Amino acid sequence: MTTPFVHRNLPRLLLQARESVMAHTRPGLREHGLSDQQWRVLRVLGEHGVVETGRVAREAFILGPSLTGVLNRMERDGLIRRQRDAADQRRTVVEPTALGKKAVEQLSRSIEAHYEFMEKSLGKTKLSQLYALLDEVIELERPEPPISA
Amino acid sequence: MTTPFVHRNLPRLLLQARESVMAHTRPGLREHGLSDQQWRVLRVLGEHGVVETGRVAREAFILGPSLTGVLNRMERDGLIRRQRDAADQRRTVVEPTALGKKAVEQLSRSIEAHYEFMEKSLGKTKLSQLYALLDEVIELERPEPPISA
DNA sequence: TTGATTCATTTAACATATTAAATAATATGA
DNA sequence: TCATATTATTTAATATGTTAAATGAATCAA
Repeated sequence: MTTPFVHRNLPRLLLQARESVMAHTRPGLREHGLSDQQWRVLRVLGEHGVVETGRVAREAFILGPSLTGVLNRMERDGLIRRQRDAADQRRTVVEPTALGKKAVEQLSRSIEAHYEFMEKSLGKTKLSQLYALLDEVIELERPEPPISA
Repeated sequence: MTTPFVHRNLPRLLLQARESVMAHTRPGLREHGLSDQQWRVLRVLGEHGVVETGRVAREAFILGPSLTGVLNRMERDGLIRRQRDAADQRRTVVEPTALGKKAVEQLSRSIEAHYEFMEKSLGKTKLSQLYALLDEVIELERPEPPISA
């Protein structure tokens, strides 16, 4: 049996590239006692302030049931606060505590610096090309949006 | 507090792109009762035949302790066989069973077809550019190899 | 207003990820 | 050879991912 694969392994490449970028970011996260997922949540909160958990799940790319545990631990560790939405008791809204905000502020600085490093070493053009290509790949598999009137 | 982020979120883009590609592959895997990780293992075995677990871990991008459980379940499900390396009793070597080989054969076909779809819709050139850019990103964070004589 | 339906989130059960520590076999130097 | 260091893998503990089912609140039709 010879190998039945002729193309590059794209999912693996994407995984490796992601690991490669995160390898640079992770030590900083760990200094703040944050997991990758907790950082994704804090980043969303840093961008929008007070957010309902449904939106956090979408933007942090974390499934609902995972998010429940992540938020429990973040609340336990004093990074966020949760409360039921007064208007719709089904919803929960999340906001960062002072501790959480400080982590966002400090980490966002070093992460932005990392992008500048990448722009210098890879080149701004190539980085933009990469963004565009990834956008296209993502768009490729998006289900048709329902046709609205 | 305005948002402290000015660049695209590269790890998230890479994650989304990976999900986008896998969304196409996953239904096929599930039809064979395979998880993403089990498929990564089978793919390595399909490429090399009999492989020691250390190499499986490296090439399937699965950490040792995770791989232990994955291989246990794959052995339970009749997808692989394991045995101690006679020459070095610390090592374990893995090989696919007939069932495992059949899964590789069938799935590799539909996956290769997916690449051809992507080449058509994205364009062969862009896909190659993407590979190259991902390679560069990966190379960017690689620790210096020790200087050998 | 009731009763069915839809929506947001959580619980449950199992699989995988991650880090540190344990185990077991091999290699190495005194 | 023997004690030690090194290497390969597993165990343990906790966090996260994944799917299906349960819970609880809002909506909507009759």
